[in-house]
Amino acid sequence: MATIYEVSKRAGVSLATVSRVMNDSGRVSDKTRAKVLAAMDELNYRPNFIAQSLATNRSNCVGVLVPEVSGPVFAAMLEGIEAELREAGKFTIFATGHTDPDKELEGIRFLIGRRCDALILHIESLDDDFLLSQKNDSTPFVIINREVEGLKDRCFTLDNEHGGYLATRYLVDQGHRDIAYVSGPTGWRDAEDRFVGHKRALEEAGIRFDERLCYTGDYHEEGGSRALDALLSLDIPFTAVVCANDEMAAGAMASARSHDLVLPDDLSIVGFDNVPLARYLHPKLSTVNYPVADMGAMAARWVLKNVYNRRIDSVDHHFKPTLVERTSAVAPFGRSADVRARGDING
Amino acid sequence: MATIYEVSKRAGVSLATVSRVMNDSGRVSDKTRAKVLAAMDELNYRPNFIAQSLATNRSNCVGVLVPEVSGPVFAAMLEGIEAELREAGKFTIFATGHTDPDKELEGIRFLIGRRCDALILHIESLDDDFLLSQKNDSTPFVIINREVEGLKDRCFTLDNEHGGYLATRYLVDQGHRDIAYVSGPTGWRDAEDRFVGHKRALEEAGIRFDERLCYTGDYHEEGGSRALDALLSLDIPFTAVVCANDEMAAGAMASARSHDLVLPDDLSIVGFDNVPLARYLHPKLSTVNYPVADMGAMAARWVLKNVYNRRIDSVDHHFKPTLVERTSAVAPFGRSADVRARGDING
DNA sequence: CTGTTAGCGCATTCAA
DNA sequence: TTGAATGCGCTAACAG
Repeated sequence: MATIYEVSKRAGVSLATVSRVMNDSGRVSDKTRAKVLAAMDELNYRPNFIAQSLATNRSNCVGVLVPEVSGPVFAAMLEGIEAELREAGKFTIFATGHTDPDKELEGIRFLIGRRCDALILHIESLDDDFLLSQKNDSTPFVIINREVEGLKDRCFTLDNEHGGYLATRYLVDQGHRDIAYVSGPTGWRDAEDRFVGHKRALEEAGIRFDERLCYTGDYHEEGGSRALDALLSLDIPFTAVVCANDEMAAGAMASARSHDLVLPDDLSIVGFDNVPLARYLHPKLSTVNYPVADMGAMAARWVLKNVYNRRIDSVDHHFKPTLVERTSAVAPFGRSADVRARGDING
Repeated sequence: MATIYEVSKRAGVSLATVSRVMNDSGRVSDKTRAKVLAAMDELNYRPNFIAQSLATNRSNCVGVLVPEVSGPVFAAMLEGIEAELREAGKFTIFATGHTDPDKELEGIRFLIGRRCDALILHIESLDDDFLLSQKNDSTPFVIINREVEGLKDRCFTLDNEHGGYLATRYLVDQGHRDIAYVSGPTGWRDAEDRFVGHKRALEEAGIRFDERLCYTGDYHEEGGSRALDALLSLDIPFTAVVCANDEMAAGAMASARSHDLVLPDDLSIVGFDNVPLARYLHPKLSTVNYPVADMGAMAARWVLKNVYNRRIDSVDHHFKPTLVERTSAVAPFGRSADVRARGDING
């Protein structure tokens, strides 16, 4: 492959001039520019990114740490990030953390060792103190889905509390009063926030919160199934259930059917995340949208702006979930719904 | 960050010696090695991959081109590749081709420009001739999901014909004789192979192939829905349908229900790919497994062996699909199934 | 506007 | 077994 040296020789100019037209830095006369461009073209010259990186001390790579790639939310996040970065000529490399503190740490070290210019992190196990301790390290980073005190300008978060509120409020508006809840794992911030939102919606509607109707799940399908099995065995009547993510909602649906419930008439179900799967379920799952691809893209824009000094208008850090109405939730027992808030529930 | 120069100074040896202990190339006395190691440790030294790459003309990156990341099969493929590569200390960067020849080409150029040491390609639009023309180019590549004459040792393929055969054979074994087929897009090799397998199973069972019962889909949910609408409007009775991928099967299910069919009693459905979604559908989708993560990992091993000269025992190029039995296909009209082949259909 | 020069951090001859 | 010298391809002062 041709090098800058060969181009300069062919164009009859110096290395520096070739470099200048490549990066259009500094003034170059149109005539020499044309000569250089022609030489590049004839030689089919491609700049060597590696050499550029070494000379500028910039790898033009940004590292992304996700728990896993094959989960629907993280795949969407990755896609959002890659699209934004690639348009700017930057590269995305990723590593997986598998919700394990050691692996997350190793992944971060791996990415830093690779001389990433910046990191976009979706961590689940490492704690805030670790993040704070890295704050002044050489590699800048941003965080998706966690708000860390003292690092707020680097955090990109969803208002999970509001999302939890929306889900339950939606059921309340349809006339449900006995609403079960399947939460995410204990100790996960997003899970707890969603749960808090649920309770607020209940309280606002004057419904007494019944702890027995709450089950702690694992964010996986199996957890949703187990949850419904447990809830149903309680003999406490309920007409609806909100699941803290769509996968658990899918599991809950399967379990409900194995208990001979007819969906959605016997039981209304609302999920959270709005992953592609939600549309495929039967009935189609009403859920809360988690705009994770947008959030990934926004994190990428932060990097572009703050690390690569690109001119980016504005960067949003806080995202609002919205309710996506489909067919998995209806009025209880066929009663007509209280529709007072319909149409502006997301407002 | 400390450089090799600082390490050498601290250890009181030359640059070359430090380099030798890093790569353990060449002989170094235990005593000096210990000194160097100690110095590295004290300085918390990490080699600069960029500089190494420039010096060795190896980026230690392998590029992966996928149609998209957020689709379930490609996410799984990426995950399989990344795990294998990372264990070997190599990096994965990816680009998306979106089933568009221009974008695929641009993605490949992007990856090559990034000085990837090798490419793993899942292309859908570029043709064999293009691939052949790249054969002797500087960047070695392998191909997933396509067999190219003259490039066979670089191709990793699934026996799609056999998969199509398995799906239909499974229905035949259960007693179905009127079996519709929803294929992938015309011109896609995997789609056509799967279709050929379907016809072979029919022929083997002495069932006359009826072209009217075949619909050309698009591998998306909508295509599956449209397919079933069209098929049902024909007034030609059929008791089962095989869909050339799971997403179309999901669409078909939805459409069947909107026509008031009870699943699986009124209509048996079999899919293809075995994506995570298949388990969530109701009834749970019986399908043909496409071991795409394994195939990705195997492609990565080929790269490790042939590009990085790692000692890898063997590399398989051909993968066999297997049938995954769930609950979406049953004997027609409740008739008891012909189970003669049960238990060894995959054999 | 253009050319010269000196590194970026490391691997790798070649001598010693 | 070790060290000195050279170059990977490019950018970035500094001169001119």
